[in-house]
Amino acid sequence: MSDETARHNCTDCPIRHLTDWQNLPKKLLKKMDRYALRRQYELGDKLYHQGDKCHGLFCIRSGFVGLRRYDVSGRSSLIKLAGPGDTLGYRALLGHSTHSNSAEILKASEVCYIDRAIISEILQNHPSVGERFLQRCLTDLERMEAAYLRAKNLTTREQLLHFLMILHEQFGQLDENGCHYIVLPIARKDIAELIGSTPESVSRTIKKLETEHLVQFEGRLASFENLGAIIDQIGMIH
Amino acid sequence: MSDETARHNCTDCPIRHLTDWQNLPKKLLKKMDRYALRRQYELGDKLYHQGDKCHGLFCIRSGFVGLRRYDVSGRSSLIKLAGPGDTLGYRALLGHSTHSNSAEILKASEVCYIDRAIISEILQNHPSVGERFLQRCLTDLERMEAAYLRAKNLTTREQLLHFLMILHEQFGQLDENGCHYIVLPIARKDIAELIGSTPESVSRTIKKLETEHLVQFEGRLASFENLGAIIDQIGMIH
DNA sequence: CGTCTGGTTGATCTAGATCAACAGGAGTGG
DNA sequence: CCACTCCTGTTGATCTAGATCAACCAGACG
Repeated sequence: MSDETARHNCTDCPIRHLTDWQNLPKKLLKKMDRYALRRQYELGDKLYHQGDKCHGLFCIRSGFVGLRRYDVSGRSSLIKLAGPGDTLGYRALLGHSTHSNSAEILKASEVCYIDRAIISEILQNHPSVGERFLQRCLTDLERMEAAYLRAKNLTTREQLLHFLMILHEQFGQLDENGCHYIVLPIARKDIAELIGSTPESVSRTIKKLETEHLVQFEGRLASFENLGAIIDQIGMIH
Repeated sequence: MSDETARHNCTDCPIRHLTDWQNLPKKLLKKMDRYALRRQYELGDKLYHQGDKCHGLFCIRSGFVGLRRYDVSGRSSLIKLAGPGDTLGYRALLGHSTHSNSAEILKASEVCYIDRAIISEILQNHPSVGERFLQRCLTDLERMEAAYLRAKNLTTREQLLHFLMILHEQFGQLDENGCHYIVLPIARKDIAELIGSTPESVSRTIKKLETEHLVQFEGRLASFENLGAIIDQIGMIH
C-alpha cells in the first residue's frame, strides 16, 4: 500500500455517475469533499478483513477489488468482483456488524475512503441515500441468488463463458477487425475462485474454448468475434 | 388451496413475536387487523410465481414454504425454506420489481396476506418498519452468501448434516431417553433441491449416516443422541 | 385392484478435483 | 551478465463424488 493519501474531490469525480452518490445534492458533496481520502493500493492489499469492525465506506475509483470470504476450515472463495464506481462496506455499516468478508485488491486500484461518521450524518439528513443502499442490498441479494444457482447448475465451461460475458458487457471493446476483446482484470486463480473452480480446470477449459475457436486467449487478452455463439451456449442469466 | 379465507387478527397472533411486526405499535396493528386475510394452503399450492407482480406480503403462521427459483433452462432450485413467522415477498415490494422466485407450499400451511397498499401506508408513517426490512435484507444476503459457500465447498453429506442441524436448532426436540429428534418438514426431493443434490444421493447419504450410527431415520423422523459428533463433522457455519 | 407418488437400491459414467511436474517470465542480487 | 528464486500458468495422470438411468417397492387413494 503506498503511503500517499490524498484528499479526494468527490464533486468533480469523473466516475461519480457510476456511484451510489450520483444524485447527491451539491451541499452534501461539498461536505464529503472535506473528508474523502484517496489512496493507491497494490495487488494483494486489503481494504478490510473479514471480522473487522467497519469504520467507513470504500469507493473504488479505478482497478478491481475482490470480496473474499473464508470459511471455518480456511477455504476461501471470491464472492464478488467490484470495480470502478462500486461502494464497499455498506453492509457492515448499515447492519452495525463486522465485515463478513475481506476486500482484497486484485489489481492496482485507486480507492476513496469515507468515514462512517460522515456517512451517518448524510444518512440522517438525506433519507434517499438510505433508500439507495436498500436498493443496492436488494440487487446484491438478487445477484447472489443468481450466482448460487449458477454455482449449482452450470458447468465450469458455462461459468467461465458467463464470466467473460459479464466482463464483456462492462468493459468489452471492439478492435479494427470487428473482433470483440476484453483484458481480463484478474489472474487465473482468481477467476477460478470466482467461478468456483480451480486454476487447472480453468486452464483446461480455456484451451478447449480455443480449440473450438470460440474464444482466443493471449495472456490476459481474451478475444472472440462470434458473440452469438457464446450467448447460445449459456442460458444467459445474470 | 381451500376456499375459506378469513380475517386474521394480527394483534393477538400467537406467533407475532416471531415476525417482522413484533414491535409494531397497537394502532398500526389494529389497522392491519382490518386488512389481513388468513387462508389455508395445501402441499403444492403457490403463494406467488416467479415473475409475478407483487401485490402484497405473505406472513406464514404455520407450515413450511419453499422459495423456488427456475433458471432459463427450467431447472429449479430451492433457494430458501421459510417457516412460521417469516414474511415473504418483501423484496419485490420494496424493490418495485416482480417476484424473483416462486413461493411454494411444501407442507400444509396457514398464511396471512397483507395488501401492499396497507404496507406502503405503514412504511410511510413508521420508518422503523422500513429499517426492519433493510435489516432483513442484509441478513438474507449474509445467509445467501453462506449458502453459496456451502454449495461450493461442502460435500452432500456435510450439507445434509448442516441442514439437520439448522432444523434441530429451530425445532429440535428431546425424547424421554435423552435422544434428540426432528420431524423433517419436507420431502426427500425437496431436501435434495435445498442442499443442491438429488433424491438418490440424499437417500444414499442417509443410509450411510445410519450405518455409521450418526443419525437414525424412520420416514420423516430423524433422531440422534450424539450431537457433538455431528457438529464435529461440519465446520458449523451458518 | 390398478395407478400414482415418494422413496430406496443398483449399475454406470463423467466432470472436475487433486497431485505432480514443468515451463516461461520477472525480479533480485552477486 | 548469469544464477537463483519466485510466481503464474500450463499440462499430464489419476481418482472420486455424485449425477444419471433404470428398476423396484410400499403405501395411499380412487
